[in-house]
Amino acid sequence: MEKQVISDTSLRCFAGYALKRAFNSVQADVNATLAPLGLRMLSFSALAVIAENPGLRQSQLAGALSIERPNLVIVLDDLEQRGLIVRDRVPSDRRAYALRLTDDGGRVYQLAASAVQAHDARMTSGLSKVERLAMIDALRRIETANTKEQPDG
Amino acid sequence: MEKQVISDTSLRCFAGYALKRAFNSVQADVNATLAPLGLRMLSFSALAVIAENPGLRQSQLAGALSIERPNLVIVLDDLEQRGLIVRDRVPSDRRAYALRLTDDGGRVYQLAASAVQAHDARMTSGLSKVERLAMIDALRRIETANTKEQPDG
DNA sequence: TATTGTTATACTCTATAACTATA
DNA sequence: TATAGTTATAGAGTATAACAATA
Repeated sequence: MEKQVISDTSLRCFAGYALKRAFNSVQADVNATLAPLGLRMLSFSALAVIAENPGLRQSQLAGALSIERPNLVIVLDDLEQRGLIVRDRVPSDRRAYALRLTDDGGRVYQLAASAVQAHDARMTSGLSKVERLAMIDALRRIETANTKEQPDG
Repeated sequence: MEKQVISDTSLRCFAGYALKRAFNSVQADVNATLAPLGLRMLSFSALAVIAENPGLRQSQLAGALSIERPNLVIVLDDLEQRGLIVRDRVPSDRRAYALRLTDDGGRVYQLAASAVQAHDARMTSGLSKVERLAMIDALRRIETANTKEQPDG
């Protein structure tokens, strides 16, 4: 019956801890939102960048998403097998693929983008517009500060 | 030579995407900070909550950290084997363990807390105090809004 | 030599089901 | 029956090394 309250004051003052908890809670929910379309957060992000930059290469996409090239391969394999994207050979460089959405891929992306936008609005419904934008800006600055911390290893 | 710039404007407006990128960049760096002490972000968090709530049980710790009980076991096994924590039997309930830090555990935790605090300050060095606190508060509200979204499944 | 995409592999985090020993 | 801790297992994300084809 001892319903002792557990405190975590010392952790709560760390931005990194707040970041982890918020991300964990959001990640599962975004994936649940995208599941009906057969997408995950990562595959949706890939579709978005391809939609915005048709003809880009896999290594460029990996760079834009800040993931390693090998991790992108299975994501693109899946999207390609389902007919959502196409890997076109690049005539000028036969090692590379130019990525673009198919018509189906474009439609699925539009549906997914709407779903994600609605989810994002719901997720940040406790914040004002200003607070929401300030948070996104702060997150970007944290990301930048962190990645440029190790300039040359 | 085509150093084409890849845009991700459509993704950048999603708070969830900013969250993911910031967390990914931070997670690796926190773990690198804690590596010399043989800790990860999760084991450090466990130490912090045990330090703050000596005698708490594993299920209470799991609840405080928002992780499932099974995932905590190996973390505590490791901390116990290294002599940083103790699992005391609870006389009133012989199923449960009361967790506490050893003297060594207390020392390692203090070192780790200093390192994490320094890292956190560096990570948020691009933010003013007000911005930093506002961001942490916003993250907590997002976490809360998201977890209470599914009240009973 | 360097780069593109690929394969293989490993590690971490998270989640669920089922077990044991207690209650 | 219900709970505390455990075991086993699975899925997803991320990372590195090494390879073939091409530059």
